[in-house]
Amino acid sequence: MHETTASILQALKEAGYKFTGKRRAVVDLFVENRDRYFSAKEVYDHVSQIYPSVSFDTIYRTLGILVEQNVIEPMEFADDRARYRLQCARGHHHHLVCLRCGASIPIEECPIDRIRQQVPNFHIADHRLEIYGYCQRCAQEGGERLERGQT
Amino acid sequence: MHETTASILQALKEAGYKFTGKRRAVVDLFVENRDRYFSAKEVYDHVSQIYPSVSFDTIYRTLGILVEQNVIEPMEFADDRARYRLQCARGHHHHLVCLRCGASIPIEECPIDRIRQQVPNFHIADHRLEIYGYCQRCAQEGGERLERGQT
DNA sequence: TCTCAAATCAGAACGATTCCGATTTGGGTT
DNA sequence: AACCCAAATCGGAATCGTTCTGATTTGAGA
Repeated sequence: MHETTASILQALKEAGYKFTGKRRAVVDLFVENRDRYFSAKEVYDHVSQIYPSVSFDTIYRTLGILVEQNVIEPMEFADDRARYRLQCARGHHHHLVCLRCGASIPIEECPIDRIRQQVPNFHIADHRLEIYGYCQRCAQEGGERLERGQT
Repeated sequence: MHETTASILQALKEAGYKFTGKRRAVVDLFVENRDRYFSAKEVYDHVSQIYPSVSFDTIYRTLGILVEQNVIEPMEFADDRARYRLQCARGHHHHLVCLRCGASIPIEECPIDRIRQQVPNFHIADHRLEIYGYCQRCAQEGGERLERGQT
């Protein structure tokens, strides 16, 4: 979908949003870490390195705009904090999410069609499939028992 | 697993927990609505009809004990409120959850084995599959556009 | 440059959940 | 039936992620 910071900025502009340094900082973070999920706090920490006075309000507002513009996609981890990652180009799919490094690995498999066939009387409106675990690298590096729920 | 309020109370007793009227009220709600999910607030509302002075602390503590004792199982809906329902007897499985009435309908299908085979290098630790929609009855009754996020 | 809606800030507000210190109570023991 | 004490409860404060508010600043088109 969006490949570069520039194309995203262009899209925002066409949608009537202004472009600011803080927004660039947010977009950059996602573009430069294409496969990672970031929590609002992580985004805040990144931006505040460049703009120490940035507020959470600005972070959340920017994230909201980026979600609305399909630049990033939100996902709720099991720890009650929303995370975001750059929207994937391809269509509907799910991810393997590393509990340690936050990497997300897309997978093709989606069980919803099979399930839909099995329950013709239930009108399926939506679904979420989230798969947690450890990527190859993180599984090797000792302390793999971080579990969900850290920064 | 647990079929009656009495058998649940017995299990709690054996685990060293005292039995109180408030706990009975909580257990009753789940037993008498075997297929429904309830939010903490809904449980609170139910109990406070009988014990007007009950506190949220008591509700959450009781829910915690019941989860720990495998009497009820928690599920996070997409609206950021935890819901609970009586633990199903059978093993691992997923549910269709009605966004309108809260009913949950167990299904056999679980895609995790298939996915595990496809990604041998990723150590899958956990997964969540949540399917939202409208049960047959609720789909028929007009206003089916309640979406997620009401009481 | 001028203008003004959009963006930003600091801090208050919010809602679900948890914690805390003080008080009450279930239920086993006399 | 009275005693005891850990468990349970209460009310209210605290926490945490997120959102709102009111005042101030700023991007970018005229």
